[in-house]
Amino acid sequence: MMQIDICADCAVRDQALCGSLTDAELASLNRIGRRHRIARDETIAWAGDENIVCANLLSGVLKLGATTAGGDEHIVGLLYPADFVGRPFAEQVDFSVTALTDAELCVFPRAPFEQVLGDHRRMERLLLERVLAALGDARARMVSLTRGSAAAKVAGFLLDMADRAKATGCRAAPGGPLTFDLPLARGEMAAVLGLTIETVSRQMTGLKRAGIIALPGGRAVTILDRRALHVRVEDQAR
Amino acid sequence: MMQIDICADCAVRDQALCGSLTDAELASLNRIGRRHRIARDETIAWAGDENIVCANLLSGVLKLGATTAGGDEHIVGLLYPADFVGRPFAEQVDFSVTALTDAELCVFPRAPFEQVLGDHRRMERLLLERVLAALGDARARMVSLTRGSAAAKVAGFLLDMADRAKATGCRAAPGGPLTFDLPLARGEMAAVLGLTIETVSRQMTGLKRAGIIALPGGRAVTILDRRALHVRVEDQAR
DNA sequence: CGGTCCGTTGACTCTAATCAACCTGGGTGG
DNA sequence: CCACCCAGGTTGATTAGAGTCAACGGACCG
Repeated sequence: MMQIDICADCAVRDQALCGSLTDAELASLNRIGRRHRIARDETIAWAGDENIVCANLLSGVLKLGATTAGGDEHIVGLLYPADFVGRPFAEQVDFSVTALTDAELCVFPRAPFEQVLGDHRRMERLLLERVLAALGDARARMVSLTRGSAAAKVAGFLLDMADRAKATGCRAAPGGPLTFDLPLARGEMAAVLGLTIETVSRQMTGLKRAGIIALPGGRAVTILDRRALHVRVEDQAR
Repeated sequence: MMQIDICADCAVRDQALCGSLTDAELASLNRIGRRHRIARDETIAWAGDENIVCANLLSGVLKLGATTAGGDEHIVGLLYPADFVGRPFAEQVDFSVTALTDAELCVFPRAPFEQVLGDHRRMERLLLERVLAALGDARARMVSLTRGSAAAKVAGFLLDMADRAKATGCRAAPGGPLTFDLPLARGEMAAVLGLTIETVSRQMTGLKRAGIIALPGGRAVTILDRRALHVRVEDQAR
Protein backbone atom coordinates (compact mmCIF):
# COMPACT_ATOMS: atom_id res chain seq x y z
CA MET A 1 0.00 0.00 0.00
CA MET A 2 2.63 2.43 0.98
CA GLN A 3 4.76 1.11 -1.83
CA ILE A 4 2.33 2.43 -4.36
CA ASP A 5 3.22 5.94 -3.30
CA ILE A 6 6.15 5.90 -5.69
CA CYS A 7 3.70 5.98 -8.58
CA ALA A 8 1.08 8.20 -6.97
CA ASP A 9 2.78 11.42 -7.96
CA CYS A 10 4.27 10.10 -11.19
CA ALA A 11 4.16 12.76 -13.87
CA VAL A 12 4.01 10.24 -16.70
CA ARG A 13 1.85 7.62 -15.03
CA ASP A 14 -0.65 7.38 -17.87
CA GLN A 15 1.75 7.81 -20.79
CA ALA A 16 4.50 5.39 -19.81
CA LEU A 17 4.40 1.63 -20.10
CA CYS A 18 2.94 1.43 -16.60
CA GLY A 19 -0.18 3.07 -17.96
CA SER A 20 -1.20 -0.41 -19.03
CA LEU A 21 -1.34 -1.68 -15.46
CA THR A 22 -4.12 -1.53 -12.93
CA ASP A 23 -3.34 -0.07 -9.53
CA ALA A 24 -3.15 -3.57 -8.14
CA GLU A 25 -0.69 -4.67 -10.80
CA LEU A 26 1.47 -1.65 -10.18
CA ALA A 27 2.45 -3.18 -6.88
CA SER A 28 4.78 -5.65 -8.59
CA LEU A 29 6.59 -2.84 -10.37
CA ASN A 30 6.71 -0.75 -7.23
CA ARG A 31 8.43 -3.56 -5.47
CA ILE A 32 11.36 -3.47 -7.87
CA GLY A 33 11.39 0.16 -9.07
CA ARG A 34 13.30 3.04 -7.57
CA ARG A 35 13.27 6.74 -8.38
CA HIS A 36 16.65 8.02 -9.42
CA ARG A 37 17.83 11.53 -10.22
CA ILE A 38 20.77 12.14 -12.49
CA ALA A 39 22.58 15.32 -13.46
CA ARG A 40 23.31 16.61 -16.94
CA ASP A 41 26.17 14.73 -18.62
CA GLU A 42 25.86 11.80 -16.25
CA THR A 43 25.92 8.43 -18.02
CA ILE A 44 23.79 5.64 -16.58
CA ALA A 45 24.90 2.88 -18.96
CA TRP A 46 27.98 2.43 -21.10
CA ALA A 47 27.89 0.60 -24.44
CA GLY A 48 29.50 -2.80 -24.05
CA ASP A 49 28.96 -3.02 -20.30
CA GLU A 50 26.77 -5.62 -18.69
CA ASN A 51 23.11 -4.79 -19.20
CA ILE A 52 21.78 -4.21 -15.69
CA VAL A 53 18.78 -1.92 -15.77
CA CYS A 54 15.74 -0.74 -17.60
CA ALA A 55 13.80 2.40 -16.73
CA ASN A 56 11.03 4.81 -17.49
CA LEU A 57 12.11 8.38 -18.07
CA LEU A 58 10.09 10.72 -15.85
CA SER A 59 11.61 14.08 -16.73
CA GLY A 60 14.52 15.46 -18.73
CA VAL A 61 16.09 14.35 -22.00
CA LEU A 62 18.54 11.50 -22.56
CA LYS A 63 20.73 10.62 -25.50
CA LEU A 64 21.59 7.20 -26.90
CA GLY A 65 25.14 7.33 -28.13
CA ALA A 66 27.65 5.18 -29.97
CA THR A 67 31.36 5.88 -30.04
CA THR A 68 33.11 5.06 -33.30
CA ALA A 69 36.52 3.48 -33.61
CA GLY A 70 37.85 6.93 -34.46
CA GLY A 71 36.74 8.15 -31.05
CA ASP A 72 33.97 10.53 -32.03
CA GLU A 73 30.45 10.07 -30.84
CA HIS A 74 27.26 9.64 -32.77
CA ILE A 75 23.84 10.07 -31.16
CA VAL A 76 21.42 7.46 -32.48
CA GLY A 77 18.38 8.55 -30.53
CA LEU A 78 16.90 10.95 -28.01
CA LEU A 79 14.60 9.95 -25.17
CA TYR A 80 11.88 12.12 -23.67
CA PRO A 81 9.64 11.85 -20.60
CA ALA A 82 7.48 8.71 -20.57
CA ASP A 83 9.89 6.96 -22.94
CA PHE A 84 11.17 3.54 -22.06
CA VAL A 85 14.91 3.28 -21.45
CA GLY A 86 17.04 0.20 -21.96
CA ARG A 87 16.95 -3.05 -23.82
CA PRO A 88 15.39 -6.13 -22.22
CA PHE A 89 16.72 -9.59 -23.11
CA ALA A 90 20.21 -8.42 -24.03
CA GLU A 91 23.33 -9.29 -22.08
CA GLN A 92 25.22 -6.17 -23.07
CA VAL A 93 24.25 -2.55 -23.35
CA ASP A 94 24.28 -1.62 -27.03
CA PHE A 95 24.27 2.18 -26.78
CA SER A 96 25.41 4.44 -23.97
CA VAL A 97 22.67 6.34 -22.17
CA THR A 98 23.58 9.85 -21.05
CA ALA A 99 21.57 12.74 -19.65
CA LEU A 100 21.39 15.87 -21.81
CA THR A 101 19.60 17.70 -19.01
CA ASP A 102 19.08 16.91 -15.36
CA ALA A 103 16.66 14.01 -15.40
CA GLU A 104 14.57 11.73 -13.27
CA LEU A 105 14.14 8.02 -13.90
CA CYS A 106 12.10 5.18 -12.52
CA VAL A 107 14.70 2.42 -12.60
CA PHE A 108 14.11 -1.35 -12.61
CA PRO A 109 16.75 -4.05 -12.39
CA ARG A 110 16.58 -5.84 -15.72
CA ALA A 111 15.94 -9.41 -14.64
CA PRO A 112 12.97 -8.72 -12.36
CA PHE A 113 11.64 -6.25 -14.92
CA GLU A 114 11.65 -8.99 -17.54
CA GLN A 115 9.75 -11.12 -15.07
CA VAL A 116 7.10 -8.43 -14.67
CA LEU A 117 6.94 -8.11 -18.43
CA GLY A 118 6.16 -11.79 -18.60
CA ASP A 119 3.43 -11.45 -16.00
CA HIS A 120 1.64 -8.54 -17.64
CA ARG A 121 0.61 -9.07 -21.19
CA ARG A 122 -0.68 -5.59 -21.83
CA MET A 123 2.65 -4.14 -20.78
CA GLU A 124 4.61 -6.47 -23.02
CA ARG A 125 2.28 -5.65 -25.89
CA LEU A 126 2.70 -1.94 -25.26
CA LEU A 127 6.47 -2.34 -25.23
CA LEU A 128 6.33 -4.25 -28.50
CA GLU A 129 4.34 -1.46 -30.10
CA ARG A 130 6.79 1.12 -28.84
CA VAL A 131 9.78 -0.77 -30.12
CA LEU A 132 8.14 -1.19 -33.51
CA ALA A 133 7.53 2.54 -33.63
CA ALA A 134 11.13 3.23 -32.60
CA LEU A 135 12.33 0.94 -35.38
CA GLY A 136 10.27 2.86 -37.91
CA ASP A 137 11.65 6.13 -36.59
CA ALA A 138 15.22 4.89 -36.74
CA ARG A 139 14.78 3.76 -40.33
CA ALA A 140 13.18 7.02 -41.34
CA ARG A 141 16.08 8.86 -39.76
CA MET A 142 18.54 6.70 -41.70
CA VAL A 143 17.02 8.08 -44.88
CA SER A 144 17.21 11.73 -43.96
CA LEU A 145 20.71 11.32 -42.55
CA THR A 146 22.12 9.74 -45.67
CA ARG A 147 20.21 11.59 -48.31
CA GLY A 148 19.61 15.05 -46.96
CA SER A 149 21.82 18.10 -47.33
CA ALA A 150 23.16 19.81 -44.23
CA ALA A 151 20.47 22.46 -44.61
CA ALA A 152 17.73 19.82 -44.75
CA LYS A 153 19.06 18.02 -41.69
CA VAL A 154 19.23 21.13 -39.55
CA ALA A 155 15.83 22.39 -40.68
CA GLY A 156 14.26 19.00 -40.02
CA PHE A 157 15.86 18.79 -36.62
CA LEU A 158 14.56 22.20 -35.63
CA LEU A 159 11.05 21.25 -36.72
CA ASP A 160 11.23 18.05 -34.67
CA MET A 161 12.41 19.93 -31.62
CA ALA A 162 9.76 22.59 -32.12
CA ASP A 163 7.00 19.97 -32.26
CA ARG A 164 8.40 18.32 -29.19
CA ALA A 165 8.51 21.67 -27.36
CA LYS A 166 5.00 22.57 -28.45
CA ALA A 167 3.74 19.23 -27.16
CA THR A 168 4.96 20.13 -23.70
CA GLY A 169 5.48 23.68 -22.42
CA CYS A 170 4.12 25.90 -25.14
CA ARG A 171 5.36 29.45 -25.11
CA ALA A 172 3.66 30.70 -28.22
CA ALA A 173 0.45 31.62 -29.92
CA PRO A 174 -0.63 28.99 -32.47
CA GLY A 175 0.74 29.95 -35.85
CA GLY A 176 2.87 32.68 -34.35
CA PRO A 177 6.55 32.45 -33.51
CA LEU A 178 7.47 29.65 -31.12
CA THR A 179 10.40 29.96 -28.77
CA PHE A 180 12.02 27.08 -26.92
CA ASP A 181 15.33 25.90 -25.52
CA LEU A 182 17.27 23.21 -27.32
CA PRO A 183 18.31 20.50 -24.88
CA LEU A 184 21.48 20.01 -26.91
CA ALA A 185 24.69 21.90 -27.43
CA ARG A 186 25.91 22.52 -30.99
CA GLY A 187 28.31 19.63 -30.76
CA GLU A 188 25.48 17.32 -29.76
CA MET A 189 23.33 18.54 -32.62
CA ALA A 190 26.24 17.72 -34.88
CA ALA A 191 26.46 14.24 -33.35
CA VAL A 192 22.75 13.68 -33.98
CA LEU A 193 22.81 14.93 -37.56
CA GLY A 194 26.11 13.45 -38.66
CA LEU A 195 27.65 16.85 -39.33
CA THR A 196 30.46 18.88 -37.79
CA ILE A 197 29.98 21.62 -35.23
CA GLU A 198 31.07 24.20 -37.76
CA THR A 199 28.56 23.11 -40.37
CA VAL A 200 25.72 23.15 -37.85
CA SER A 201 26.74 26.59 -36.73
CA ARG A 202 26.90 27.89 -40.28
CA GLN A 203 23.47 26.47 -41.07
CA MET A 204 21.99 28.06 -37.96
CA THR A 205 23.37 31.49 -38.74
CA GLY A 206 22.25 31.02 -42.34
CA LEU A 207 18.69 30.45 -41.12
CA LYS A 208 18.98 33.42 -38.80
CA ARG A 209 20.20 35.71 -41.57
CA ALA A 210 17.37 34.52 -43.80
CA GLY A 211 14.90 35.58 -41.10
CA ILE A 212 13.60 32.04 -40.68
CA ILE A 213 14.67 31.65 -37.06
CA ALA A 214 15.95 33.89 -34.29
CA LEU A 215 18.56 33.02 -31.71
CA PRO A 216 17.68 35.04 -28.60
CA GLY A 217 20.70 33.67 -26.75
CA GLY A 218 21.81 30.63 -24.83
CA ARG A 219 20.21 27.54 -26.35
CA ALA A 220 16.97 29.31 -27.15
CA VAL A 221 15.54 29.21 -30.67
CA THR A 222 12.56 31.07 -32.11
CA ILE A 223 10.81 29.67 -35.15
CA LEU A 224 9.73 32.63 -37.25
CA ASP A 225 8.89 30.91 -40.54
CA ARG A 226 7.85 27.33 -40.13
CA ARG A 227 6.98 26.95 -43.78
CA ALA A 228 10.46 27.96 -44.91
CA LEU A 229 11.91 25.23 -42.71
CA HIS A 230 9.62 22.67 -44.32
CA VAL A 231 10.73 23.83 -47.74
CA ARG A 232 14.37 23.26 -46.78
CA VAL A 233 13.58 19.77 -45.57
CA GLU A 234 11.88 18.74 -48.81
CA ASP A 235 14.57 20.38 -50.88
CA GLN A 236 16.92 17.59 -49.99
CA ALA A 237 18.25 17.09 -53.44
CA ARG A 238 21.89 17.87 -52.94
CA MET B 1 -4.32 -32.22 -39.82
CA MET B 2 -3.89 -31.77 -43.50
CA GLN B 3 -3.55 -28.10 -42.89
CA ILE B 4 -0.33 -28.68 -41.07
CA ASP B 5 1.22 -29.82 -44.32
CA ILE B 6 2.01 -26.24 -45.20
CA CYS B 7 4.61 -26.22 -42.44
CA ALA B 8 5.81 -29.81 -42.81
CA ASP B 9 8.26 -29.00 -45.57
CA CYS B 10 9.06 -25.49 -44.36
CA ALA B 11 12.75 -24.73 -44.85
CA VAL B 12 12.86 -22.25 -41.99
CA ARG B 13 10.46 -23.98 -39.59
CA ASP B 14 12.82 -23.89 -36.63
CA GLN B 15 14.42 -20.50 -37.28
CA ALA B 16 11.34 -18.40 -37.95
CA LEU B 17 8.90 -17.08 -35.37
CA CYS B 18 6.85 -20.26 -35.75
CA GLY B 19 9.73 -22.14 -34.19
CA SER B 20 8.24 -21.09 -30.87
CA LEU B 21 5.04 -23.01 -31.46
CA THR B 22 4.20 -26.61 -30.78
CA ASP B 23 2.80 -28.69 -33.62
CA ALA B 24 -0.64 -28.29 -32.10
CA GLU B 25 -0.32 -24.54 -31.90
CA LEU B 26 0.85 -24.36 -35.48
CA ALA B 27 -2.65 -25.27 -36.52
CA SER B 28 -3.92 -21.76 -35.79
CA LEU B 29 -1.23 -20.26 -38.01
CA ASN B 30 -1.86 -22.81 -40.69
CA ARG B 31 -5.47 -21.83 -40.78
CA ILE B 32 -4.60 -18.27 -41.78
CA GLY B 33 -1.26 -18.67 -43.58
CA ARG B 34 -0.71 -19.15 -47.29
CA ARG B 35 2.43 -19.82 -49.29
CA HIS B 36 3.10 -17.18 -51.87
CA ARG B 37 5.79 -16.97 -54.53
CA ILE B 38 6.93 -13.65 -55.91
CA ALA B 39 9.32 -12.78 -58.70
CA ARG B 40 12.30 -10.48 -58.53
CA ASP B 41 11.31 -6.79 -58.52
CA GLU B 42 7.78 -7.58 -57.45
CA THR B 43 6.54 -5.35 -54.62
CA ILE B 44 4.21 -6.88 -52.06
CA ALA B 45 3.51 -3.74 -50.05
CA TRP B 46 3.79 -0.04 -50.88
CA ALA B 47 4.70 2.56 -48.28
CA GLY B 48 1.61 4.54 -47.34
CA ASP B 49 -0.86 1.85 -48.39
CA GLU B 50 -3.17 0.12 -46.00
CA ASN B 51 -1.25 -2.41 -43.92
CA ILE B 52 -2.80 -5.72 -44.86
CA VAL B 53 -0.32 -8.53 -44.33
CA CYS B 54 2.55 -9.91 -42.33
CA ALA B 55 4.70 -12.83 -43.41
CA ASN B 56 7.65 -15.07 -42.81
CA LEU B 57 10.26 -15.08 -45.53
CA LEU B 58 11.00 -18.65 -46.62
CA SER B 59 13.53 -18.07 -49.37
CA GLY B 60 15.04 -15.21 -51.31
CA VAL B 61 15.99 -11.69 -50.29
CA LEU B 62 13.68 -8.69 -49.87
CA LYS B 63 14.40 -5.01 -49.51
CA LEU B 64 12.66 -2.44 -47.32
CA GLY B 65 12.61 0.82 -49.21
CA ALA B 66 11.63 4.43 -48.73
CA THR B 67 11.15 6.87 -51.59
CA THR B 68 12.22 10.42 -50.84
CA ALA B 69 10.38 13.53 -51.96
CA GLY B 70 13.03 13.91 -54.65
CA GLY B 71 11.98 10.58 -56.13
CA ASP B 72 15.06 8.52 -55.40
CA GLU B 73 14.91 5.42 -53.29
CA HIS B 74 16.73 4.50 -50.14
CA ILE B 75 16.89 0.94 -48.86
CA VAL B 76 16.56 0.89 -45.07
CA GLY B 77 16.87 -2.84 -44.59
CA LEU B 78 17.31 -6.24 -46.18
CA LEU B 79 15.35 -9.33 -45.22
CA TYR B 80 16.64 -12.90 -45.43
CA PRO B 81 15.03 -16.33 -45.07
CA ALA B 82 13.36 -16.87 -41.66
CA ASP B 83 13.05 -13.11 -41.15
CA PHE B 84 9.72 -11.67 -40.19
CA VAL B 85 8.12 -9.33 -42.73
CA GLY B 86 5.72 -6.54 -41.96
CA ARG B 87 4.65 -4.40 -39.06
CA PRO B 88 1.84 -5.54 -36.78
CA PHE B 89 -0.38 -2.93 -35.07
CA ALA B 90 0.12 -0.26 -37.71
CA GLU B 91 -2.62 1.00 -40.01
CA GLN B 92 -0.26 1.94 -42.81
CA VAL B 93 2.75 0.30 -44.37
CA ASP B 94 5.80 2.35 -43.45
CA PHE B 95 8.32 0.98 -45.95
CA SER B 96 7.76 -0.70 -49.29
CA VAL B 97 8.67 -4.39 -49.45
CA THR B 98 10.16 -5.55 -52.74
CA ALA B 99 11.83 -8.76 -53.84
CA LEU B 100 15.50 -8.53 -54.80
CA THR B 101 15.43 -12.14 -55.95
CA ASP B 102 12.63 -14.57 -56.61
CA ALA B 103 11.25 -15.33 -53.20
CA GLU B 104 8.79 -17.43 -51.27
CA LEU B 105 6.72 -16.15 -48.37
CA CYS B 106 4.36 -17.56 -45.81
CA VAL B 107 1.76 -14.79 -45.71
CA PHE B 108 -0.73 -14.01 -42.95
CA PRO B 109 -3.49 -11.42 -43.05
CA ARG B 110 -2.52 -8.88 -40.42
CA ALA B 111 -5.59 -8.87 -38.18
CA PRO B 112 -5.79 -12.64 -37.64
CA PHE B 113 -2.02 -12.76 -37.26
CA GLU B 114 -2.23 -10.23 -34.45
CA GLN B 115 -4.84 -12.44 -32.88
CA VAL B 116 -2.51 -15.44 -33.02
CA LEU B 117 0.23 -13.27 -31.55
CA GLY B 118 -2.05 -12.54 -28.63
CA ASP B 119 -2.81 -16.21 -28.15
CA HIS B 120 0.78 -17.38 -28.12
CA ARG B 121 3.04 -15.68 -25.63
CA ARG B 122 6.24 -17.32 -26.74
CA MET B 123 5.70 -16.09 -30.26
CA GLU B 124 5.00 -12.54 -29.14
CA ARG B 125 8.08 -12.64 -26.96
CA LEU B 126 10.18 -13.91 -29.84
CA LEU B 127 8.87 -11.14 -32.07
CA LEU B 128 9.70 -8.57 -29.40
CA GLU B 129 13.25 -9.85 -29.21
CA ARG B 130 13.60 -9.73 -32.97
CA VAL B 131 12.29 -6.22 -33.20
CA LEU B 132 14.66 -5.12 -30.45
CA ALA B 133 17.54 -6.66 -32.36
CA ALA B 134 16.40 -4.99 -35.59
CA LEU B 135 16.27 -1.66 -33.77
CA GLY B 136 19.84 -2.13 -32.60
CA ASP B 137 20.92 -3.03 -36.11
CA ALA B 138 19.19 -0.01 -37.60
CA ARG B 139 20.84 2.31 -35.11
CA ALA B 140 24.25 0.78 -35.70
CA ARG B 141 23.75 1.25 -39.41
CA MET B 142 22.83 4.89 -38.86
CA VAL B 143 26.28 5.40 -37.42
CA SER B 144 28.23 3.79 -40.23
CA LEU B 145 26.07 5.49 -42.85
CA THR B 146 26.60 8.97 -41.48
CA ARG B 147 30.17 8.71 -40.31
CA GLY B 148 31.91 6.35 -42.68
CA SER B 149 33.70 7.18 -45.92
CA ALA B 150 32.51 5.63 -49.18
CA ALA B 151 35.36 3.11 -48.93
CA ALA B 152 34.33 2.11 -45.40
CA LYS B 153 30.70 1.68 -46.40
CA VAL B 154 31.46 -0.53 -49.39
CA ALA B 155 34.00 -2.62 -47.48
CA GLY B 156 31.59 -3.08 -44.58
CA PHE B 157 28.78 -4.00 -46.90
CA LEU B 158 30.90 -6.64 -48.64
CA LEU B 159 31.88 -8.13 -45.28
CA ASP B 160 28.23 -8.27 -44.23
CA MET B 161 27.25 -9.97 -47.44
CA ALA B 162 30.16 -12.38 -47.19
CA ASP B 163 29.14 -13.40 -43.66
CA ARG B 164 25.59 -13.83 -44.84
CA ALA B 165 26.72 -15.96 -47.76
CA LYS B 166 29.01 -18.04 -45.58
CA ALA B 167 26.14 -18.68 -43.16
CA THR B 168 24.16 -20.27 -45.98
CA GLY B 169 25.65 -21.84 -49.08
CA CYS B 170 29.38 -21.80 -48.52
CA ARG B 171 31.52 -22.07 -51.60
CA ALA B 172 34.92 -21.69 -49.99
CA ALA B 173 37.54 -23.21 -47.76
CA PRO B 174 37.63 -21.55 -44.35
CA GLY B 175 40.17 -18.75 -44.43
CA GLY B 176 40.55 -19.05 -48.16
CA PRO B 177 38.87 -16.90 -50.79
CA LEU B 178 35.08 -16.86 -50.57
CA THR B 179 32.97 -16.39 -53.67
CA PHE B 180 29.31 -15.48 -53.66
CA ASP B 181 26.66 -13.66 -55.66
CA LEU B 182 25.42 -10.30 -54.48
CA PRO B 183 21.61 -10.24 -54.45
CA LEU B 184 21.76 -6.57 -55.38
CA ALA B 185 22.58 -4.57 -58.47
CA ARG B 186 25.03 -1.66 -58.20
CA GLY B 187 22.19 0.82 -58.01
CA GLU B 188 20.66 -1.08 -55.12
CA MET B 189 23.97 -1.19 -53.30
CA ALA B 190 24.10 2.57 -53.74
CA ALA B 191 20.58 2.86 -52.31
CA VAL B 192 21.59 0.81 -49.27
CA LEU B 193 24.79 2.72 -48.62
CA GLY B 194 23.59 6.21 -49.39
CA LEU B 195 26.01 6.65 -52.29
CA THR B 196 25.70 7.02 -56.03
CA ILE B 197 26.08 4.19 -58.52
CA GLU B 198 29.28 5.75 -59.82
CA THR B 199 30.89 5.93 -56.41
CA VAL B 200 30.01 2.32 -55.61
CA SER B 201 31.43 1.25 -58.95
CA ARG B 202 34.65 3.17 -58.39
CA GLN B 203 35.09 1.71 -54.93
CA MET B 204 34.55 -1.80 -56.25
CA THR B 205 37.09 -1.43 -59.01
CA GLY B 206 39.44 0.19 -56.51
CA LEU B 207 39.19 -2.90 -54.29
CA LYS B 208 39.69 -5.10 -57.32
CA ARG B 209 42.78 -3.24 -58.46
CA ALA B 210 44.17 -3.44 -54.90
CA GLY B 211 43.82 -7.22 -55.10
CA ILE B 212 41.38 -7.27 -52.17
CA ILE B 213 38.44 -8.67 -54.10
CA ALA B 214 37.88 -10.22 -57.50
CA LEU B 215 34.86 -9.72 -59.73
CA PRO B 216 34.47 -12.95 -61.72
CA GLY B 217 31.50 -11.58 -63.61
CA GLY B 218 27.81 -11.04 -63.18
CA ARG B 219 27.06 -10.23 -59.58
CA ALA B 220 29.70 -12.56 -58.22
CA VAL B 221 32.32 -11.31 -55.78
CA THR B 222 35.37 -13.10 -54.40
CA ILE B 223 36.85 -11.97 -51.11
CA LEU B 224 40.61 -12.34 -51.42
CA ASP B 225 41.80 -10.32 -48.44
CA ARG B 226 39.29 -10.17 -45.64
CA ARG B 227 41.65 -8.35 -43.32
CA ALA B 228 42.16 -5.52 -45.77
CA LEU B 229 38.40 -5.01 -45.89
CA HIS B 230 38.26 -4.79 -42.11
CA VAL B 231 41.01 -2.22 -42.15
CA ARG B 232 39.01 -0.08 -44.56
CA VAL B 233 35.95 -0.28 -42.34
CA GLU B 234 37.82 0.92 -39.26
CA ASP B 235 39.56 3.59 -41.21
CA GLN B 236 36.39 5.58 -41.36
CA ALA B 237 37.90 8.87 -40.44
CA ARG B 238 37.21 10.85 -43.57
C1' DC C 1 41.52 40.06 -14.42
C1' DG C 2 42.79 35.76 -16.68
C1' DG C 3 41.03 31.35 -17.81
C1' DT C 4 38.08 27.99 -20.10
C1' DC C 5 34.26 26.46 -22.76
C1' DC C 6 31.23 27.12 -26.43
C1' DG C 7 30.00 29.10 -30.51
C1' DT C 8 31.02 31.70 -34.69
C1' DT C 9 33.54 32.99 -38.77
C1' DG C 10 37.07 32.56 -42.38
C1' DA C 11 40.34 30.23 -45.72
C1' DC C 12 41.38 26.14 -47.77
C1' DT C 13 40.99 21.12 -48.99
C1' DC C 14 39.08 17.05 -50.42
C1' DT C 15 35.51 13.64 -51.03
C1' DA C 16 31.79 12.18 -53.42
C1' DA C 17 28.07 14.06 -56.54
C1' DT C 18 27.17 15.39 -61.13
C1' DC C 19 27.39 15.28 -65.99
C1' DA C 20 28.80 12.81 -69.79
C1' DA C 21 30.78 9.30 -72.57
C1' DC C 22 31.74 4.67 -73.36
C1' DC C 23 31.86 -0.41 -72.70
C1' DT C 24 29.82 -5.01 -72.17
C1' DG C 25 26.84 -8.95 -72.35
C1' DG C 26 22.42 -10.79 -73.14
C1' DG C 27 18.34 -10.73 -75.66
C1' DT C 28 15.56 -9.69 -79.87
C1' DG C 29 14.23 -9.48 -84.44
C1' DG C 30 15.31 -9.21 -89.24
C1' DC D 1 23.41 -16.00 -87.95
C1' DC D 2 24.33 -11.49 -87.42
C1' DA D 3 23.12 -6.70 -86.49
C1' DC D 4 21.11 -4.14 -83.34
C1' DC D 5 19.53 -2.60 -79.01
C1' DC D 6 19.38 -1.78 -74.28
C1' DA D 7 20.13 -2.08 -69.33
C1' DG D 8 23.70 -2.25 -66.24
C1' DG D 9 28.24 -1.14 -65.36
C1' DT D 10 32.60 1.40 -65.79
C1' DT D 11 35.49 5.38 -66.46
C1' DG D 12 36.66 10.31 -66.96
C1' DA D 13 36.27 15.47 -66.12
C1' DT D 14 34.36 18.82 -63.42
C1' DT D 15 31.93 20.84 -59.47
C1' DA D 16 29.65 21.59 -55.21
C1' DG D 17 29.24 20.93 -50.51
C1' DA D 18 30.85 19.76 -46.20
C1' DG D 19 35.12 18.74 -43.62
C1' DT D 20 39.38 20.52 -41.72
C1' DC D 21 42.40 23.77 -39.72
C1' DA D 22 42.80 28.01 -37.56
C1' DA D 23 41.60 32.26 -35.43
C1' DC D 24 38.47 34.97 -32.93
C1' DG D 25 34.46 36.46 -29.79
C1' DG D 26 31.64 36.27 -25.84
C1' DA D 27 29.79 34.27 -21.52
C1' DC D 28 30.60 32.38 -17.34
C1' DC D 29 33.59 31.57 -13.22
C1' DG D 30 36.97 31.43 -10.06
